[in-house]
Amino acid sequence: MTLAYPLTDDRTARPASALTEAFDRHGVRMTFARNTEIYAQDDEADQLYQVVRGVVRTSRLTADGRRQVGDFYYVGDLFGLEPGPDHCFAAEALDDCEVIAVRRSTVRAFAGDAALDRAILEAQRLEMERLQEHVVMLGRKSARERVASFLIAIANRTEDGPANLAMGRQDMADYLGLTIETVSRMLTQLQGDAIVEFPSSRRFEVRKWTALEALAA
Amino acid sequence: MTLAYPLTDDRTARPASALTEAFDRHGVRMTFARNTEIYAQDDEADQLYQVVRGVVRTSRLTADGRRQVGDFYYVGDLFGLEPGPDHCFAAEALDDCEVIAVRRSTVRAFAGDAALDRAILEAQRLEMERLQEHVVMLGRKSARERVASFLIAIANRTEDGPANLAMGRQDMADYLGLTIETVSRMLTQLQGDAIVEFPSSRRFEVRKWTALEALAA
DNA sequence: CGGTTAATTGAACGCATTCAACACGAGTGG
DNA sequence: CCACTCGTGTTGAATGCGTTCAATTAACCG
Repeated sequence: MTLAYPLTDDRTARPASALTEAFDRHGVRMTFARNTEIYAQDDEADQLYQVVRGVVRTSRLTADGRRQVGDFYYVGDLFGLEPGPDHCFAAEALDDCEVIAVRRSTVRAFAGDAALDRAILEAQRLEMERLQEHVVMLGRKSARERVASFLIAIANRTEDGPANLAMGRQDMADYLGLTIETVSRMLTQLQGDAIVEFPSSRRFEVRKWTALEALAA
Repeated sequence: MTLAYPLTDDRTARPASALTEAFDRHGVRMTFARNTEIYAQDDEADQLYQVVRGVVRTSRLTADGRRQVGDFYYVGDLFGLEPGPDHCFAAEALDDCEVIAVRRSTVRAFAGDAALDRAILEAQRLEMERLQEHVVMLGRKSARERVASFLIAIANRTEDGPANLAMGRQDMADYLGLTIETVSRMLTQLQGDAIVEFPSSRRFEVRKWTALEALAA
């Protein structure tokens, strides 16, 4: 299977690298094809993961089929850390991707590995902050504000040059609590106002940062 | 100042009591009047709290004045634990209430106090689960579903007999990402269908559990 | 009793959804 | 090279859910 949309892997060699070493020391590398499941909703949460290549998304399905995307995890990010005994959200490979999995018991056993400890704490912090931000967005922001906020968040993860949203419109919509049509319309508007530019449907560049930030509320 | 809506304090003497002892051992008791601030948004997060009496709400204000309520904390609950250096949400007393505050440094120093450790871990788990649940609700549920879910959650915290939502409609609305009018309408509907009963505007009893759970989606 | 705040109800509006049609790109095979 | 298909994204028109604005009722407190 070939990658439809190659990732900008220029983020690979960041502070993540030191952490990756720590993970490699205690964990095992695994690869997942596009749209395959890394762990399921209600699976036992006994592993912790770091993304080495590709992008991972967490999501949850309600009984009647509605989907809410929890978050997206890029190269270097840690995911799968839920304090509970099992996962509330499933994790799926958005691209073909590679991750390192570490057992929780291993993490506990090697407690004291300073790099690992710090990273996990930091990841936990990030996780909660993003959840809180997500709540505010879904609870109190308009469609335009949500899309603007999302583009800013994605662009900030990218060094510079055109940013790459690795996901399709459906994933964006399910993250933002909107429909694909609404997302598409908002993107068209932002392009019409020359605030962002989309050379292709998944690549974009911010043209007017202050305007975009103003719209994000 | 008198309590407008006396709380059902029959929850005080639950598993919380053992934990309260642990908290008392290391912390200090404080009281807050209705609608006063316990800590502010962006305050340094150096303390951890347990509710002893009353109800606490966390909330966040956006630049243009929109408010999102994070959660409500009842007797026995722990709040204020955010992994980051400072708080993203403010905490306010909903009622006149009493809390025990423990410094983070104290928590670390006494690490090993099994009761405390377990309680904090458990609180962290609950916190994250509720955040995730909140995200799903705000992202993918209708107004009726949100209100139904909320009533279920509140009723489940109450032993039995009529449950007490200690907060007003505005607080509910800001938690559910709705307006007070919509909340009011949904409540009227639920009463019309004889699914819940409101003897007073803040006291209610569930009459048809299965129907209510079906509506919560 | 009034006076004040909270909650409910009604009517009109608007934002996002729904349903449907169309456009675009990539891959396939004639 | 073109026709065809399939998946994905965009656009349009109509509907509807929740909001907004405004008025009324209820609850609490002096």
